[in-house]
Amino acid sequence: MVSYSLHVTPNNSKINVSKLSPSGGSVCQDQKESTFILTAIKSRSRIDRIVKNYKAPVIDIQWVKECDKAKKALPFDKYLLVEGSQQLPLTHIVTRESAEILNRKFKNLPPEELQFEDESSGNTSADDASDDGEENIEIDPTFTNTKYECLRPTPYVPKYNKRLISFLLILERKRQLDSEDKRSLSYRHAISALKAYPRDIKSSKEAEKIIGVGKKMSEKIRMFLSTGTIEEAELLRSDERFRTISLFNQVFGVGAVTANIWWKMGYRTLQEVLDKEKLSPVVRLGIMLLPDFSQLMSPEDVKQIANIIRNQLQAIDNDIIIIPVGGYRRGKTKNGDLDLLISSHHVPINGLLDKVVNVLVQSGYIKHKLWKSTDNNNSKQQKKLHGTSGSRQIFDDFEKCFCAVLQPSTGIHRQVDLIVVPPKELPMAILGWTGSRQFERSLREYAKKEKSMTVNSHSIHHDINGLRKKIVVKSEEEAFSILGIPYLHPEMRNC
DNA sequence: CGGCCTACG
DNA sequence: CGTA
DNA sequence: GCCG
Repeated sequence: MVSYSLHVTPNNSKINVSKLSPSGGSVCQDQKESTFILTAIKSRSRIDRIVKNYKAPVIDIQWVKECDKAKKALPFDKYLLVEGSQQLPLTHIVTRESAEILNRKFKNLPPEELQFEDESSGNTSADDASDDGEENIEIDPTFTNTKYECLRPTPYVPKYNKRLISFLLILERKRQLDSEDKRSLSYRHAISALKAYPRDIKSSKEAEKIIGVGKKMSEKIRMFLSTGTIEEAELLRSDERFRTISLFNQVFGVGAVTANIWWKMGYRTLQEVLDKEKLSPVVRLGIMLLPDFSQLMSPEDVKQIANIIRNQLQAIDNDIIIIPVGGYRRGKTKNGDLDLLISSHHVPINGLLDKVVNVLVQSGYIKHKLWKSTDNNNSKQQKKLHGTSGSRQIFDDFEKCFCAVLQPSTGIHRQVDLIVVPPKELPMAILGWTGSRQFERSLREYAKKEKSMTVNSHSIHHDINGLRKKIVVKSEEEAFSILGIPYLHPEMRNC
C-alpha cells in the first residue's frame, strides 16, 4: 500500500489528484504517513524548510505528468529531488540537542571509553590472562615482520590484542598532542604491527621480536600483560587536560598547538572559546559545525550522499565519475568525513571543481566552504592558459574543496572533501586518497628507500641517475605491481 | 646518529 | 600554523 | 621511540 503526501505551490494547485491512482497510491494528509512526497517546488532551501519527513524521498510533480502521458508508472529516479533515508538507523534522526558537545566539560566525568573494547562481539577473553610475561616465545611465523606496513594486510578492527592496542592508541594521541611527532609515529608503527599480528601476544619477549616494538614499548607491554593496563594511559583516560585538548583538536582548523594554547588560556569548553576568543572564520565554522561533524556516518549515509552529489552533477556531465574513497572505501563502519573523487572524460578538468561547487551551492546542498586549494602539479603554464587573457578567473582553477554538505535525510551537516582528478591520474588518486594515512606513509617510504621511486597522489616517478621518469599507471593493481608490493584490498589497508 | 610521506594553504 |  |  503506497500513500502520498502532496505539496503544490498556489499557482500549480490544480493538479488532478485522480491522475495519481493509475500508479496505485492514495493521498494522505499527514506528511509523516507518506512513503514519498510530491512537490512542484524547485528550490532546495524551500524544500528543506517544508519537508519534515526525512525518511521519504521528494519527487518532482513532473513525474506524475509524465506517468500520465506514458499511461503507466515510470521510474522516478530522474525526478528525484531529495533522497529519502528509508532504512537509516533511528540514532541518526532527531538529535538536534547534540550541541551538548560545545558545553562538554571533562571535570569529574567517567573515564574515556577504550576504542576496541566496547564491540558487541562477546570477546571477554581479554587479551592478557597469562601468568608469565617472561616466556621466550617465537614470533608467529605467518606474520609479515617488516617496518613497512604496506607489505601486510591490516584490518580496521583487530582480531587480537584489542585492549593493548586501545591503550597504545591513547599514548600515541598523547605524544601527538604534545607535538612529539616522531614518538607518535613510533607508537603508530607498533600499533599497526599489533593490529596485523595473528594471535594474542603472550610475553614481552615475543613482542620485542616485532619490528617496530623496541625496549620502551616492550616494557609497557610487559606491564600490560601482568596488570591488564598501562599506567600512563589509564591516567590519561581520566585526565581533564588531556581530554579537553583532545576535544579541541577535533575541531577543523585546530591542531595540537592551538588546542594547547586554548587550554593554557583557561578555556574548558568550546563554547567558552567561541564566546571569548578571537577566531579566524575557518576555526569559528569548525567549532560551530563540530556538533554535526562529530556524528559519524554509516556506509549507507556515505552512499546516499555520494548518490545525491552524483545526481546533481549529471547536470554538468551525464557520465561524470564520482568515487567515494577514504575510510569508507577501507570498510570503516563509522566515518567522520567523506572523500569524493570527481572526474570526467567529457568536460575539461580545468575549472571543473568551480562548476561542481557552484551546482551544489545553488541546489542548496553545500552550506559552507571550509577550505580549497589548487594542487599545482599540473604545470604552471596550463594555469596561465586557463586565465583566458582576461586574467580575472585565475583562482577558479582549484582541485580540492572541503565543504559542509547538508544531508537531507538526517538534517546533519557532513564534512565532504571534493577532489577533482584528471582521468589519467585516477588510479593514483584512488590509491592516494583511500589511505590509511599510515598506509600511504609506508608505501611512499618503501617506494623511495627500496625502489628509488617517488609516489604521490598523481603519479609514480622512477628516479634513476638523477633523472625523474614518470611511469604511466592504468589501475590501482598496476601501481602495486610497479612498486613490487602484493596487492592489498582496501579493507586491509587500515594501518 | 640521521631519518621518519608528500604536498598543499 | 593547519588540511588530506 | 625505533630502525639501520
